[in-house]
Amino acid sequence: MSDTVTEPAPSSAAQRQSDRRTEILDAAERCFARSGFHRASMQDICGEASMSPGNLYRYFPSKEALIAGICERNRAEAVASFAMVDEAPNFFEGLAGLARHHLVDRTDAEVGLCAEIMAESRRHPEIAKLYQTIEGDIKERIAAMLRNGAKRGEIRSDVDFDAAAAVLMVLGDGMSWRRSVDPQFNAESALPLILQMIHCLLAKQDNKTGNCAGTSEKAAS
Amino acid sequence: MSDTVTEPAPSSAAQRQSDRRTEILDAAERCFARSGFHRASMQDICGEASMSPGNLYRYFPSKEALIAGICERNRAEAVASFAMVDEAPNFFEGLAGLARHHLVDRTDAEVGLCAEIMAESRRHPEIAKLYQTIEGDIKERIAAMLRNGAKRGEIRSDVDFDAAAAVLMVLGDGMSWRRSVDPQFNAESALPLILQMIHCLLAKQDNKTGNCAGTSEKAAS
DNA sequence: TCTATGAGAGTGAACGTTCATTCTCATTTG
DNA sequence: CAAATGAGAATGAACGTTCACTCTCATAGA
Repeated sequence: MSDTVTEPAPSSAAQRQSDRRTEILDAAERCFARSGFHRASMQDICGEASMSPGNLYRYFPSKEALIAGICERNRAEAVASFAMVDEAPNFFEGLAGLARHHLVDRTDAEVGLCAEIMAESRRHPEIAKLYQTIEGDIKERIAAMLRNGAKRGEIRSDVDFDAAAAVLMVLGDGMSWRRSVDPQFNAESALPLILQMIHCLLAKQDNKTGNCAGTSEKAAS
Repeated sequence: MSDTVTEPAPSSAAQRQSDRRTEILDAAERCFARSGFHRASMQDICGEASMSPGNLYRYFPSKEALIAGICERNRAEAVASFAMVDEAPNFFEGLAGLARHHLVDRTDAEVGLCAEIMAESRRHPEIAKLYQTIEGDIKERIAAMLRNGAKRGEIRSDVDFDAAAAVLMVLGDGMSWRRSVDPQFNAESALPLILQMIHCLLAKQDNKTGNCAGTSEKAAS
């Protein structure tokens, strides 16, 4: 706007705006995780962000935009977490790390927030579209990860990679929801069995001895 | 109540009442599946049931009671579906039938309704309690099914049956949510892979040749 | 240096709507 | 007639959103 003259604080304003937005999203995340999307009122979020409604609406045009913003942040974080797979010594350890990170290490609040977004995407078409784009992206990355693992000879190459990616997402969603809904569910102790099943689905059979069952302790790592 | 005298139409009144209740629950199911629990208003449900609000409240004291009623019906249906397992020729075919019935044959509306109930149980403590009771019951039945399969020598007997039951519920929830949330997900084509994984987890290793991967077409049935 | 100006961050009461629930009254049934 | 069954307008609370206004503070003019 006023860039004809010198720029005393050019990014400062934009930075302030961006900081404020993340502060608001943080507050909204806390409220949504605590009470769910429908029961968390804008007043609650305003209180959590120490801000008046009018001012909050200067940063986000609607409640829906808050979820959309949170979705985008989660997407960025999820995408980043795929980097760890490339650093792992082999396919299965990379997958195990990814699974642990997403399904065990996350706090209940984070997992609950994901559940909330999933549930919400069943209602709001806008959210649904955004969510499906993100999930499609993630599924594509998983499939690529599988193809890569096959190319490097670490997993079978005669599987339908897209179908396998879908199955992995089934497992992820299932674990998340069980955590969200069943207080007795222990993700930590379920993970080894899950990894064992995945190993069985994807590992190359070394036709003589290698039965999938034998790898359970390994997979638990 | 009035059983001191003869019973000219003893069940008639109670029967009418009960019929009306199921009609209302049917209507509510349709509305909840279509719009979700929060967006389906009592007015909508009244319209769907061709009934006035005042009258509907004579049969159910609150909106929450409607979900509770639907939960109970679902529980009854789920419990009944376990009967088919006993009629199956062996454990894995019984499990496959159960899985197909719950995860493939169900309509989108039925699956969506389950998703709705799960999401709702995250908010309403009353619903959460009811839901957890039901899920605990189902998990117990699955564990019993596993123990029975082991006793008959059809599956391994050195697995933690409760943990395995939890994993099976993870798979069920995951499939349901993927169906609810991802229009591209095809439960029909994912099921064989799922069953293959389960087979690998539970089948007795016939120490020489039997690798789980070989059973994929069988398990697909 | 001191005041005037203006932009935009921030406020919180108020609005219009939606919704679950209740109240009042009519109709049917036994 | 009395009780059960039904209809539908009314109620009151809660919510997302808006609006008229204030506060803060950097720069411009004197």
